[in-house]
Amino acid sequence: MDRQLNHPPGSLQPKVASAFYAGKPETAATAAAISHALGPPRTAPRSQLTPLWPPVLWPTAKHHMQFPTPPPAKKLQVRRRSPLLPRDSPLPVAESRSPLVQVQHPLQQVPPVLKQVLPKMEVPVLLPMPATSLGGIWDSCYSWSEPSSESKHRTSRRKSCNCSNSKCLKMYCECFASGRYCNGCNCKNCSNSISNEAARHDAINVVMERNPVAFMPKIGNIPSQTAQNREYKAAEGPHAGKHTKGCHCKRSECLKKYCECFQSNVLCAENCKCMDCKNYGSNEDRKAIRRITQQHVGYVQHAQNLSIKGITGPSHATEKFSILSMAPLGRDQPISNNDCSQVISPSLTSVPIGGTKNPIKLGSHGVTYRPLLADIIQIENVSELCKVLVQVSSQAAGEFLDSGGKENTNRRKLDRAQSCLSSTNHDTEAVPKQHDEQVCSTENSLTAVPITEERAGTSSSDPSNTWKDNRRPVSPGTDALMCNEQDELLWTSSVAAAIPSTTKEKLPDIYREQEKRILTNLLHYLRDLSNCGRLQEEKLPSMPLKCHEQTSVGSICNSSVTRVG
DNA sequence: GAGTTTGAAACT
DNA sequence: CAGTTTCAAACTC
Repeated sequence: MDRQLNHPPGSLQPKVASAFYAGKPETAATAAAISHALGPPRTAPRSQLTPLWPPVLWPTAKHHMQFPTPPPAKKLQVRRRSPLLPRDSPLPVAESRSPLVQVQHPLQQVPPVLKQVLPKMEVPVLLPMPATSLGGIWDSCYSWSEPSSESKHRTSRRKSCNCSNSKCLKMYCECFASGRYCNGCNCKNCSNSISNEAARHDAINVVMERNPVAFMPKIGNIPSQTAQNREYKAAEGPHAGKHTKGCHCKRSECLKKYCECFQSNVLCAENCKCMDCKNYGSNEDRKAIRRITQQHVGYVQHAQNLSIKGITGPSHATEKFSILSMAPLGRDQPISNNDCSQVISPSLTSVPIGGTKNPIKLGSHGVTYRPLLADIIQIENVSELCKVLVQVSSQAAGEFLDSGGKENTNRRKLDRAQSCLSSTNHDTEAVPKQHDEQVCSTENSLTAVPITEERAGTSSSDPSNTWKDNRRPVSPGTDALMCNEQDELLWTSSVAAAIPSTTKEKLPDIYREQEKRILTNLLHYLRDLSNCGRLQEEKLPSMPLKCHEQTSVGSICNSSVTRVG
C-alpha cells in the first residue's frame, strides 16, 4: 500500500523522532497512536489528506517485534520553507504549494543503540503516522524533558482496559479498538499482545470484514489540538466535531459519558439516533447551562443547609431569588459562583433530575440538571407572549388617545421636574447604573423615564426630531430589551405618515404608556412563570410534570391578556 | 469495592 | 435490518 507521507511543518513526526532521541520511545509510541487515532488535521483540505487506511494496525505480522519503522523506501515529503519564515510559523498558502522536498523519515533515524531497546517494548504496531498538528499537545503533555507533574499525570491517565471475556480482541476492548496493545491493563486472558499477534491479526480481520472503517476515528472534523485525549476534552466545552456514526442513547440524555458524543465532547448531530438528547446547542448555551447548574447546586445546598438547621424553609430561600433580581446577563459575561448579583432565580432555571433521590453533588460526574421550565416554555409560547405584548401596546395607545392623555401630560411635567433634580444630584456615572435597575424593575423603569427622556433629548429632544429619526423615545432599559428590527417593523415611515399631526404630539406619552403596560404585563407574566417554576420545584419529587399539566404558558398569556382590560 | 446502569458491539 | 445478547465502562451506593 502506498502511503504518501505528506507532513506539513510542525507535524508530529519530527517530534516523534525527537522522542526517540530523548530516550522516551514509549511516549512517542503513545503520541503516535493518538496521532493516528486523530486522523487528518482539520486545517488541511480533504483533498490533501493522507489516506488513513489501514489506520492503526500493521496488516502483517512480520513487523510486530519491531517498533514501526516505515518501509525503507519511503521518504517524507515536506514543503519547502522559506528561510525568511520563523521555524514554527505555519506555511502561507502560496508557499505550501511550492515544490516538494524529500527528506528522510524521522523514524528511520533511530540510533542503533535505541533500536536494540525497541523490541523489548510493548508498543502498538503502527503505520507511519499521517500528518497532524499535534505538536502543541505533544509539547504540553508528552514532554519528556523535565516532565512536569501534570504531564506525568496525564501520561499515566492513558486508558487501561479491564476486559475479562473478550480477550481484548473485540471492539469492546478500548485498547484493541484504539489499535493499542494492552499494556499495564487489568484485563484477563488478554490476547491483545505481541505474543498473540496471529490471533490479534485474525480478530482485526474479522472486525474489518464487518466494518471496514471500524478503526477509523469515531469523531471527525475535530481540531486536533483538543482531540488528543477524551478525558481532557470534556473540560474544554464541545468542539465542532461530529461522531461519525452518531450515538443511540436512550436514557442518559447524552449528558453522561455513556454517550460517545458527550464523552468525545462533541454535540450530537443529525446522524445521532438518541432519545431525549440534551447534548445540543451552542457552546455558549452549554456553558450557560453549566453555570446555571452550578449556581443551582450551590443554591439548593444552601437552602438545604438552612432547612436542616431550621433557619428557614426552601420557599423562604427561594423568595430571595426573585425574578426581578435577575440581572441582565451578557452572552459572554463570566459568572462567579460567589457573585450574588448575578444569580439567576434557581426556581426558574433548573432542578436536579430525580428530585431528592439524587444526591446533589459537585464534581465532574455530578447530577444532571434539567431546566425546571423545559417542558413548559415552548418557542410558540414566546411568540404568543410577543403577540400579547403587541396587543397590550396597541390597546394602551388606543385608550390613551381616547382619554386625551391629560393625566399623563401632568405626570410628564412632574417627571421632567424630577429629572432635572436627578440630573443635578447624580453624576453621569449614576445614569447607567439606573438603567440597569430599570431592566430589573418595572417600577424603576417608570420612575426613570424622565431621565431617559433627557438623555434621549440630548440627541433629539424634540419629539418631532425623534419622529424624523423614526425612533421612539424609550428608556435605555426598554431600548436594550427591544430590538431595532422590531422598532422598524412596528414604526415604519408609512405608519408614521398615516398618523395625524395632533396624535404625533402625544407620541412620547403614548410610548410611555405603552412601555408601562408592556413592562407591567411582562412582569405579571414572569411572576406567573416564576410561580409555575416554584410549583414545579415543590412538586417535583413526587409529581414532576404536574405544573406542566396545570399551568401552561398559554394560560399565562391568556391571563395577561385578561389583565390588560 | 460491589452492584447497577448504560449503550456500543456482537450476535441471531 | 431489527431484535436480542454480550460486554465493559460509567455510575451509584
